[in-house]
Amino acid sequence: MARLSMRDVAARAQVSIGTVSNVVNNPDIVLPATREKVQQAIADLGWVPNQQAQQLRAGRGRTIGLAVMDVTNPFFADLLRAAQDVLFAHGFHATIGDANIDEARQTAILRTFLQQRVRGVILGPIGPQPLEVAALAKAHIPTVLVDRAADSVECCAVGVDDVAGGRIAVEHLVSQGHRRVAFVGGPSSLKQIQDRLEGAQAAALDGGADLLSISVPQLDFASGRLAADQVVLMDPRARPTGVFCANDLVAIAFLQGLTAQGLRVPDDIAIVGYDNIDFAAAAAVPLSSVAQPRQDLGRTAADLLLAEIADADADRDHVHTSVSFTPTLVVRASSALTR
Amino acid sequence: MARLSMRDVAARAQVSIGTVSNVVNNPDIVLPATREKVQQAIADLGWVPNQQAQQLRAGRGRTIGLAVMDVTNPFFADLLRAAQDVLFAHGFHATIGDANIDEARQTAILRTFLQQRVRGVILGPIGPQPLEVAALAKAHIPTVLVDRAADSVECCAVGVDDVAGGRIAVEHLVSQGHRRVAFVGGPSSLKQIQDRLEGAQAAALDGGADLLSISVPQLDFASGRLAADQVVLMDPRARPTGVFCANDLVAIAFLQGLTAQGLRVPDDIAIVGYDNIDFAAAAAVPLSSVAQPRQDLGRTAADLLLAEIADADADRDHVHTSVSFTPTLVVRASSALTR
DNA sequence: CTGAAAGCGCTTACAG
DNA sequence: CTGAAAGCGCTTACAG
Repeated sequence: MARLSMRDVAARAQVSIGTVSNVVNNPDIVLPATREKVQQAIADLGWVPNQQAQQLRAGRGRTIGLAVMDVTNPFFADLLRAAQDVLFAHGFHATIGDANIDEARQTAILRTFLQQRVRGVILGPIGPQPLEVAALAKAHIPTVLVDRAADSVECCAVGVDDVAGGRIAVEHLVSQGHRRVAFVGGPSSLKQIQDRLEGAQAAALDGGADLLSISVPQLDFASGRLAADQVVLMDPRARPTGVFCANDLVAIAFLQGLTAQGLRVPDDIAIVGYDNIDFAAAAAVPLSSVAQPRQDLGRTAADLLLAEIADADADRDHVHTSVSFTPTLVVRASSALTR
Repeated sequence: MARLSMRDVAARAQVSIGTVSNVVNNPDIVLPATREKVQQAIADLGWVPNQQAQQLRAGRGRTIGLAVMDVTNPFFADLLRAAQDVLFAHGFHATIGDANIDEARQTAILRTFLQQRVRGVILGPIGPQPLEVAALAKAHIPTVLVDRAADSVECCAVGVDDVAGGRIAVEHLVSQGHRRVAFVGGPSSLKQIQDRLEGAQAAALDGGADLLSISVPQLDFASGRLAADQVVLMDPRARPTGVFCANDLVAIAFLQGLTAQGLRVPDDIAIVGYDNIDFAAAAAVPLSSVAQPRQDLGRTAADLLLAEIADADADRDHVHTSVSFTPTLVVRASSALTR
C-alpha cells in the first residue's frame, strides 16, 4: 500500500484535489452532497493531510517549540505543563525539546525548531543567551525567554528576580542566627546561579555572616550528594551551619546525604532550597524553599508568545515586554529554629 | 526582509539551486571552490534549510515522536531521557508530546505526529490501546508501546510485568505481618492499575489477608492526600495497617498526609510505592517501592524503534517483539518492621 | 562538476 | 460551486 495523498482521496470521490482541499479548509463553500462524498472517501481511506505540504504552501503552521533545560526537573515539567495548557486552548500544538542540561543539545533543538519553521518558541535557556535566538528573530519566529531576563530587547522574557531569591534565602538563615553560611550550586555559567549567589552574598555581607561557595557540576541529585560528602568531612568548627542550595533537587539530595551520614537537619545544618517543587514538602525533613511561581511563569510565557504571534498575523508592530516575578520564601522544618 | 529560501543562497553564490542542494547533502560531489562560495553565501544570509520542503521531497524525515502520559511524573521524565539519548546518538530528533493524563490530548498528539509524518513513535499510552495506533501502522510509521504490553501483534512493545509488581508489593506487606492491606490507585481504566491491583489481590489471597481497594482519580499528589484523609477517618480497628500505592507520587503524598495528621509510618501504617523514583529514597520516611527499570524501558523502546526503522529502510520484513522486564522490590523504612 | 526540469502534497487565485 | 494551473522550498535523476 503506497502512501496516501490528497490525490487518492480526489480519485475515490471523483472530484478534483482542489475540492478535497476545500472540504478540509472551507467546508461551507462546497455543496453538501459533494462534501459528504469527499468526507466518506477520506474516512474510507483513512487519509490524514500532510502537514509539511500544508505549511509549505500556506507559509505558517500552528506548532510551538518548547525548549527546556531539563524535563527531569519538576520545576520545568510544571512550567511546561502550564504553558502547554494555554497554547493548546488556543489551538496550537506544543513540541517539547529536552536539552538534558547540555548546551550542544540545546543548540540542536533550536536548529531543529528553525528548520521545522515552528510558529513560535518558548525557551528556558542554559547558559548565556544562545546565538540561535538571533537566528530565530531573523527568521521571524517569535521567541520568549523563560526563567531568565532577556539580555537585550530582542525578545519577550519572563523570569523571577533570582538576586532577590538568593537574598531572602540567606537573610532567613542569618535571621536564624547562622554566621557560617554556604551556597551550593553550579555550574556558574548559568545566569540563574550567578544571580542567586549574588543575592546570597549581599545578604551575608549585610548580616555579617561568612559565605562559603560550594560549586557543583549540575543541579541534580548527584551534585547534592557530592556536596554532602564534602561538608561532612569538614571540621565541625569551620563547617557551615546554614546552607542555601541552588535548587530543590540539590537540596533534597544534600539533606539526604547529610542525615545518612549522621548529621541532623536543621540542628547541625539548616537547609533552604529553591523552586519549592511539590517534593520539597515531602522530603525527609520538610524543606524550606524559595518559591518561584512556576505556573505563572509558564502561563505568562505562553500569553506573551500568543500576543506576539497575533501582532505578527495582524501585521502590527510588537513591543517586547519583560515580566519579572518576585520569589517568596516558604519556611519549613529544614531551617526552623530548634535550639 | 522576506523569508530566505535556497533560491536566495543560489543567487548570492551565483550558482543553481541544485548546486546549493548538493553542498548541503553531497558536499564531496562539488568542487571545493564552488562549495566554499556557497557555504559563504549560506553563512552570510544565515539561511537554514526548510525541513518541511526537504521531507516532502525526500519522503522521510528524522524526527521521532515521543508521546507520554505525564511529563510531570519523574518516572516518565527519566524514561524519556533514556530514550532520547539513544535516538539522538543515532541522529534522530525527538519531539515530545505531553498528554497531561488526558485521553483527548493524547489523541491530538498522535494525530499531530501523523500529520507531521514523523519517522517513528514511542508511546506510553493512557487507557486502552488508542485507535490512532492502527492509523500509525497504516501510515507505515513504526510505533513502539512503552510501559505496557501490546494488545496485539500490531507493534513492538516494552513493559514490565505489573501483575508481578503488585504481587511482590503485597507479599512483602503480608510477610511483615499485615493482614489488613489496602491498595490505593486509579483510574481503573489504566491497564497498569488493573494489573497492579490484580497482583495485589492474588498476593493478599495467598497470604490470607484482606485487601481493601481505595480508588483515586489520578496518580498524583492530590490523590495521595485524598486517600490519606480517607484512611485517617477510618476506625483504627478496621483501618489497613499496610498500604500499597500504585505509584510513588501517590505514596509520597499519602505518607505526608498521614504523618501530618498524626499517624506514624511504618508503625501505624506501612507503605509501599511503585516506580522507585529518585524522590522515594528522600521522602519524609524513606519509601519502599517497586522498582521498574525505567532507563532500560526507555533505551529498549528506542532500540526496538530504530531496529524497525532500519528494517523498513532496507525493505526487510519486520517481526514485532515484545519485551517485558521484571520489577524488583526495594525495601526502605516506610515498610520495615519496627515493632 | 553543474544546470535545467520534474515533482513531493498541498493551497490559492482564477476561470468556467 | 468546481476544476485546472501555478507555486511553496526543496531533491533527484538526467543532460551537458
